[in-house]
Amino acid sequence: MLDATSSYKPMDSRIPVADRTGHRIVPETTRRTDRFPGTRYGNRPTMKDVAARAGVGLKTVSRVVNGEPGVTPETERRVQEAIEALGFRRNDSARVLRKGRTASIGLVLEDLADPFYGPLSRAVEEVARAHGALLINGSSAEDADREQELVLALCARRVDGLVVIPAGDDHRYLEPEIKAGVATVFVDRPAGHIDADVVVSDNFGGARDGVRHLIAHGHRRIGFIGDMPRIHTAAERLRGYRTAMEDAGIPVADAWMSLGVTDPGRVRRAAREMLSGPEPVTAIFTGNNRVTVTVIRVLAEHARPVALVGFDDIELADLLQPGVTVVAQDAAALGRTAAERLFRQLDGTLVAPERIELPTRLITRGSGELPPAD
Amino acid sequence: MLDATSSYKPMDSRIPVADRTGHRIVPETTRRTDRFPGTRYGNRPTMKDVAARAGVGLKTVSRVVNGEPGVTPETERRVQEAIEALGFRRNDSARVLRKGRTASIGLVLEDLADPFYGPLSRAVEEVARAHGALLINGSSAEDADREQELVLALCARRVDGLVVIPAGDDHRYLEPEIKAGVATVFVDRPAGHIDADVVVSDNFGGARDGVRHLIAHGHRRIGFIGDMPRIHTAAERLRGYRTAMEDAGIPVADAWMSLGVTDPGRVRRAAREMLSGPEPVTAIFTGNNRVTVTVIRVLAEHARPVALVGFDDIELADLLQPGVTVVAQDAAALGRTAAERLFRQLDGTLVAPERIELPTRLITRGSGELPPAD
DNA sequence: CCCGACGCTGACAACGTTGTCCAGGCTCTA
DNA sequence: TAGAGCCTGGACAACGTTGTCAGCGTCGGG
Repeated sequence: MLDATSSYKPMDSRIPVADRTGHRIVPETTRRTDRFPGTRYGNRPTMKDVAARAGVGLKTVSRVVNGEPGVTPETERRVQEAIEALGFRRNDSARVLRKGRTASIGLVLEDLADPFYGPLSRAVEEVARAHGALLINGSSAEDADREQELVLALCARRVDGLVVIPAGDDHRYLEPEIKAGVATVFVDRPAGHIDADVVVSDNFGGARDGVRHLIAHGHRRIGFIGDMPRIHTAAERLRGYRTAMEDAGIPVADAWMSLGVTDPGRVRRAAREMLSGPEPVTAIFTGNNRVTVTVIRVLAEHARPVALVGFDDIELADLLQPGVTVVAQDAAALGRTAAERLFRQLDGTLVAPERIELPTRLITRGSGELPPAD
Repeated sequence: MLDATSSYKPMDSRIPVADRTGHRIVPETTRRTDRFPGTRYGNRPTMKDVAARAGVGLKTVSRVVNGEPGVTPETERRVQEAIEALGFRRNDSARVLRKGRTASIGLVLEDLADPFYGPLSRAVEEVARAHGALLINGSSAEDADREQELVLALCARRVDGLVVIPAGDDHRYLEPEIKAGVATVFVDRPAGHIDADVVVSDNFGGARDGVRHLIAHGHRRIGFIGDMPRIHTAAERLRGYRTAMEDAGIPVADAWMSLGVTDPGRVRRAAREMLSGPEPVTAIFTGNNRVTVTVIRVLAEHARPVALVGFDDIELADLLQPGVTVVAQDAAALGRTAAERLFRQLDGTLVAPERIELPTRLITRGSGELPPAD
């Protein structure tokens, strides 16, 4: 058999990120496999084919397809017939090329599988749908290069707008795009070195209130386990923790704070360390949903009861013993607000970039109200 | 100010679904708002601009942008410089038009916010990324028309392939697309009236085993709460339940089965009814994660202990009292398998459509092992 | 009966990119 | 030094669609 392994050969839409400007476009390997030039996979019928079959002009088909006025019912019928017979479907690429708008927006987030981002992207999709746009999304996996790669690939697709949950902290690479008219809104975390719309939760205030809640219930040795401080939300929540402690006149021991990647292994170790030693913490404030879940597991096997307040709500939190007290942010509202702002940018009804902060809500369920046990 | 409310005017990519063939394309309202014909939002630089600025030919720019050989380092430098100076970004629409492949695949699922679909779409995205393709996705909200609308919009975008979690049960509308070369894989549920690749979990076997587990622990009055039986997975799981009961020689009372939408209200009522009356169930098998969560809430306020086995794993299930026994399916594996098959279709290494069934796994945690309490 | 208006249709260019093909200049060898 | 061959660069058409504009027929009014 000759050349049986013809392989999927997409146009390489990935733009390798090499230099700081983000404009280096040369792939490392040169592809010489284009063996079948011009051989498109299926030969789809075009408007020309439809026109020929219906015995009308090209433009008339276009008019029918787009519901433009000025076509006799009889002619329209013939065209519709031809369309159905041939299985014609308009090629939006050509359309976009001609019209300039793609009716699609891009969403770049950290991880589609994270329960926090599900409702968020759902909300973005709803708004997009209401505006007749499709949603293209990608996960950055918390990697700045990958974020840039994705964003630029989306720009190459000429999405009308972008909703970005930043992984990196420098978004100057987006300047030419924004100047070129790509609407852009950052969510959950602010953009870096660039003036753009931002929609975030009140991470600082939420964390502060959560820690205050623990202090109000008599705790003084309170631990904090959070994400890497280079992530803005993590830094803000840490600041909230510190502020609450300071306000209460409680000096914070280094051993009470643990910042880093939030994989279960590290978090588990961090929690155990805080809970042992000469001055164990009597309460823990956790910096996000993943951390909270892991810490709950650690506490479940811990002898003494330990108070817990977590940032982000988690499902079934109310059914655990004790119920988990959390600082909840409204993921759907974040997504909705961002997307609506995006479309207002596209409307032209928006002028100056703005920073919108959504409030958080303390939900008490028991774990945060445990008294200190020493 | 004149005409301040210029509005976002995407090309209307939605294809209204009106007749059964799915080819009716005329929108109901005719749009006459195209006030600024040809006014594209930002005037992005094109290869022509780059070429002019660099003092080279058009094709030379194309070569540089695509890393094709045959350009002097010096020339390449000049071109790169022009690219950066102008903020040029290749227009993929034009590229697609020329090349025929879009390097993007579509994913149509039910609800992005459902924790079951997060890992699934994440897995699809990973595979797509590995093949250099982007992921476009949309939620059908369990509505057949909306599914069709989405799928056809994606086809108009000329996605290379489709991963579909069917909401409807008739997919003949996809025939012309598939014939035209759009790779297609159905996941989680089989396609209707069409011969295509399908990747599903062993819903029947999983449910049967889960119910058997309850029977093995002494239960005879076992309730089943599931989704609408027109959803294939729901029907299969119900069949598993029935088979297990039959095999054990237990006659099933109608009052023990409740099928319908899985909103908390209905499920709560259904559970309460089963638990009251003259012959209350001593165990419940729940048909999916949403149902399980709701039933857990009901059982938490119920006097007698009731055994529970749920389809789909849920987070923190191990930390509840008692831990929740579940029949787990591997959402990520479903997505990965489907996506890989999709790209093998695109490779051409795949010939006949196939049905792949992934096993489920019974995870015992306590709730399924409670003895019947009467 | 003629003329203008209007409704319907189609020819054509343009959108930005890539594949083909050819020209010109260079190097290398005989 | 001439010819062959290679390397580099550019002109041009094509992808499928939509906007523009002009042509044709019909209809009503003067």
